[in-house]
Amino acid sequence: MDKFIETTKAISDPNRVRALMALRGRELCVCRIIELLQLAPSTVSKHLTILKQAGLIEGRKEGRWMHYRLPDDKNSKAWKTLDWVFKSLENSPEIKTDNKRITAIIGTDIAELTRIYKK
Amino acid sequence: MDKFIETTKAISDPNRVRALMALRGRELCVCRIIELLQLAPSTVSKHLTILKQAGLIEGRKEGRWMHYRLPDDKNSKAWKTLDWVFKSLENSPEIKTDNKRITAIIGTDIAELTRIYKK
DNA sequence: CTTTTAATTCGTTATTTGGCGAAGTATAGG
DNA sequence: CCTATACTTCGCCAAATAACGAATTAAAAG
Repeated sequence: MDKFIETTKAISDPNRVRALMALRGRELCVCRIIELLQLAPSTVSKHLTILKQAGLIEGRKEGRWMHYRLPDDKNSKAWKTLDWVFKSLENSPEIKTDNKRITAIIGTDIAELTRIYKK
Repeated sequence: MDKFIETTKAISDPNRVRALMALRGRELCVCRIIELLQLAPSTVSKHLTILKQAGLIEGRKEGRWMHYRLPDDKNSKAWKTLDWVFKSLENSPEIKTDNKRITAIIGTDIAELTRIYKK
C-alpha cells in the first residue's frame, strides 16, 4: 500500500506527469526537461528525484550530464503504471503541445539551452 | 490533464483507496465506511466527496442513509482507473485485513454501528 | 412539531507540498 | 589548480491537504 501511494503521489503533479510523458521513447538530460517545464533547476531536480524514488524513471550520469529515462524492464510494476498514465493522457492537448516543443528542444544543442537556463 | 490530476490526487490518499477497495462488488452506507476507516464522520464525508467529484464513485440517498458504490458503467474512464488500482493492490496486506473487517461490519446492523459512532 | 439520527458543511489547525534562490558537489576544460 | 558547467541539496515561504469538532441540513420516529 505504501509503495502504491508513493506512486500515485508521484503522478499527481502535472509537471511530473509532463516529464514522464516527455521521456516516452527517449532519454533526456535534466537541462532539456528544465527547458520544457520552465521551472527552476532545483525544482525540476526535486521532481525527478520523486519520480525516481517511486521507480518510475531511472537516471544515468554521463560526465556533467544526468540523463533520465523510463525503466528498462517493461514487465515491471512501474510500467503497468506508466501504460495506464500514457493511455489516459494520449489525447491531452497539453501533452500534444509539449510533444511539439520537445522536438525543438531536442534539436537545440546544450550550449544554446544553457544560455536560456542561466537567465 | 486537469481531470487526470484530479483522479490521481483522489487515489493518492490511503484512506480513500481503502474506501474504494471496500466498495468492490457492493454498496456501502457512509456509517459503515466510517466504521472501517475509524475516522471522524466529517473526514470520511469529505473523502467520499473527493472520490465522487473525481467520478470514481456514485452516491444514492435512501432515507437518512447515503449509499456509495462504484460507477455502473464498467467501460468508463473511471473503471480503467479502478481496474488498475484493484490490480495494483490485490495482494496488499492492509486491504486483506480490511476485507475481513468489512465482512464483520456488513454483518452488524446500523443501530449497533451507531452506538460506536456516537462515542 | 419536537427530537433523534445520518450525513454534510464550515472553521480551525498541523502537516505536506511545490516553488524559489543560495550554497554545495562533481566533472570537464583552460 | 582554478573556473565554468550541470545538477543536487538545503533552507525558506506560500498554498494545499487531512484531520477534527461544532454547527447545519434532511429525513425518520416519537
